[in-house]
Amino acid sequence: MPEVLDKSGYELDPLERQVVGVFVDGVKVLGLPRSIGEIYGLLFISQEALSLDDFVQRLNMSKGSASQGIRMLKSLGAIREVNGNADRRTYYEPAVELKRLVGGFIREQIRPHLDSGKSKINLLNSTAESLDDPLRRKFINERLERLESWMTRGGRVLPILQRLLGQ
Amino acid sequence: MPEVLDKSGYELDPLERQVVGVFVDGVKVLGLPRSIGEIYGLLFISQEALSLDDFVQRLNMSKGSASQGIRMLKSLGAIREVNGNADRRTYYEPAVELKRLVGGFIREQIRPHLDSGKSKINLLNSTAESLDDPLRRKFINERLERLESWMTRGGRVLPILQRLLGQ
DNA sequence: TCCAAAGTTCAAATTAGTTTGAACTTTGGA
DNA sequence: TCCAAAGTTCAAACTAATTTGAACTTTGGA
Repeated sequence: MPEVLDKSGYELDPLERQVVGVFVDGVKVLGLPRSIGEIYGLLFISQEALSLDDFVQRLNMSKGSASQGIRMLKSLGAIREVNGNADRRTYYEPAVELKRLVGGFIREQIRPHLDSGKSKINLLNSTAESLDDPLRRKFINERLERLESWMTRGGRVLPILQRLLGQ
Repeated sequence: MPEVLDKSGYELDPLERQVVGVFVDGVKVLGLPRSIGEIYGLLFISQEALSLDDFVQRLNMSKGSASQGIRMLKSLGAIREVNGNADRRTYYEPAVELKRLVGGFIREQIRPHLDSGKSKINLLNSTAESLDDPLRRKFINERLERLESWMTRGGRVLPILQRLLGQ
């Protein structure tokens, strides 16, 4: 047990632990790794911006995880760099507007899947063309149309969703 | 290589394989296991209702997986039992209305997390009460209120989402 | 009533996904 | 220019999640 701690303390206090836990569970639901929830959660209840080193020390995670977690959170638009610091490391603060968080998630995690799904359906349409049995082909075409309509409707709903969650 | 196949065939044909692949990817995005996508996908391009044995044979999966997959798909309202069959096994057909599928997913996979999240936040509110520093307490309370508002908005958006995807 | 077929259960095996850590690259200040 | 601190990369280690399969329970018909 260390006798001297730096002013931020290494261990999380009970409140911090609880909040981090909430975010860890939250990101799991979204299919994101625990480290993402830990980093974002710690930022969410911190009053000061934090650096990679803070995540490593206070969350007991490797530099590798912290680095990858920061990269993903940046790409999601869930954290932003804070400039004008004394030392040379990069500090981060959380984006706390739901609209922005949802927007980033849609852009990075949902849109790409919808897009790749659309191209797979195009492929399927050609495969279906070469079916011999016309009744089978009719059935398959109906199903593929339905699948396409699911994707189309999904794509249309996303911006509405984002708008509804905004403000 | 077997010389004689039963009339349904053991292997999937190329079209079936492609469709199953689309659904496997699809359910992965939703955080559901691959077997769910395989079963639902096969049902989706099948013109006849299928039984557990069909899933086992045509998808090369264990009875255990098929059984568990069927249970989950039923709980999601994504498949339904078809009655009036010659033999004594249970046959299934897919629900293909997006509204129903989305509704089941929300009910089974999203609502429970929102609910448990709400109760965790209540716990957090009590923890925050016991903070000594009033400035810290003020900050934490603001953040917890924000977290609560995220959940509230999420809960409100779900039925709208379902309605928008309906018909 | 009995039994074989159908379906379920769950611990162990497997597979998929995440984290680590050591080697590497980049960067800002002396 | 140089170098130590900062940050990145990615193969290997680890952890979490899914699937298997064998033992079990249930069920419908002879």
